Parts: sequence; structure tokens; C-alpha cells
Amino acid sequence: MDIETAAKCLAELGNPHRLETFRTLIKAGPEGLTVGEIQRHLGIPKSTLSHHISHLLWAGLVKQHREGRSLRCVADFELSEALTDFLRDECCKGFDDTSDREAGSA
Amino acid sequence: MDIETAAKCLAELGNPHRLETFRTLIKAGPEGLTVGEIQRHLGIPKSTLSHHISHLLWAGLVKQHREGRSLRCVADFELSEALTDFLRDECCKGFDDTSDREAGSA
DNA sequence: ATTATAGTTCGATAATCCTAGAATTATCGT
DNA sequence: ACGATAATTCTAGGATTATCGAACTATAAT
Repeated sequence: MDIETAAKCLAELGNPHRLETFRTLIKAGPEGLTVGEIQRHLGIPKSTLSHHISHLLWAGLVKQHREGRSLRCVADFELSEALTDFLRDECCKGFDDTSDREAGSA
Repeated sequence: MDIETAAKCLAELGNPHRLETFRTLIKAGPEGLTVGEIQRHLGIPKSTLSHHISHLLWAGLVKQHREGRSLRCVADFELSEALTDFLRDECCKGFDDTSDREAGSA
């Protein structure tokens, strides 16, 4: 994962409603939840939630597919792990004297 | 780490300049870097960088101390790890059928 | 004291984001 | 076709954020 993608994901998760939504979806597992179920969990207006979900969709952190009248949301576990890996590798350790040189200056 | 602290940290890291700043500091290790060194690395105006660093300071992701004329910045490795742990535990896995119920509704 | 260096704070502007009601689209049951 | 449910899109406001030059503060050297 490049740093711009990481920043994009982090920015989206940096909103309390979106982080809570994402966390809820992760905990819900591969089955995911419908938008209505998420709304009942968060207790915010439909339109507001929809707005936040579209952010998560845009970042690729959540996928959506229709099931009858409902839209089921599922967290993207691969991207989620890639993000955690990026944070661990690039932003949590790595000062072992070998990763000090950067090719580009910016 | 509670979800609000996590959201705070994620929001701060969600800006490309701040993420790059933080990453650079992490790679610099416990010695850290001065503001000027970071500025040369990022290539953005002093005042803009100062603004972003103050965000990182506020979130606790970076510490600062004076060294003569310079201000040396050091990443907070503990908080960084706590954040990664939160992401891994709360937002990356954990759909093992036991963490589905939430007490408060909002 | 003067000059130079290192950063911050101020101020103003532009841009983005959050919120939420109203209108709209999509689907299902009868 | 009609009504009900599920969710998005439209719209508009208020709030926050980003940017950066200019002015300012702090430290050091002469």
C-alpha cells in the first residue's frame, strides 16, 4: 500500500461515525449488515449515515450489494489488513538503521 | 485505547502531510528530527508544517523539546503501537461470534 | 546591541466536511 | 397499479480545515 492510499483510508476512518460504522462491520464478520441495521446501531439519520457509508465505499473499505430492498454492507478485510500492515511497517517501527534512506526527496 | 482516541489519531494521520511527517519521524527513530529537517524533507512552507506538527502534538503522536534554536520532534512509539493494536483488535479481525453484542446503542 | 537562524502565531481566504430534512429511486407485497 | 419499506441523492446551512505570507518570539554568535 502506498502512502496516499493509506492517508485516504485513515482520513475516512478518522471520523467517529465512520470508524464506528467500520468497526461494527468488522465485528459483524463476512456476513456484514444492512444499512438499516447499522443505522439502528448508530442512531443517526439515514441521510447522514448514507453519506458516511459512501465515503467508506469510495475508500474501498466497505463493499455493498443489494439484497431485496436492503443494501448489505461488508467490510473489506483485505484492505483493512493492508492498512494495518502499512501502519505497522511504515509507521510503527522500522528505525533499524536500514530504512533511513529515501530515494525521492518528497 | 478507546474509539474516540483512535478516531482522533486516525483523523490526524489522515492528512497526507501529517502522515508523511509522522512516517518520517518514525523512520528517524528515537533521535527524531528538527522541524527544519522535516521541512526540507517535505518541501512545504514553514507555517504550514508548523500547523500540521501542532496537530500531531495535540493528538500526542509526536513530542517536542527544544535544542538550542531548534525544536526536535520525536514520534511517540507507544501511542503509535497502541493505535496499531486498536486497529488490529477492533477493526481488522474479531468476528468470532462472541463480540457481536454491544451494550450501549450509541 | 545587532544580526542571523529556527519556529511559531496571526490573519485572511479558499476549500472541504458534517448534518439532516425533503425529494427521489428501487424493491416487494397485494 | 398502489402502498409500504429501504436507502440514496439533492440541497443548503454552518462548522471546520488547509494554506501561506507577514509579523513575531526565542536562541545564538559577534
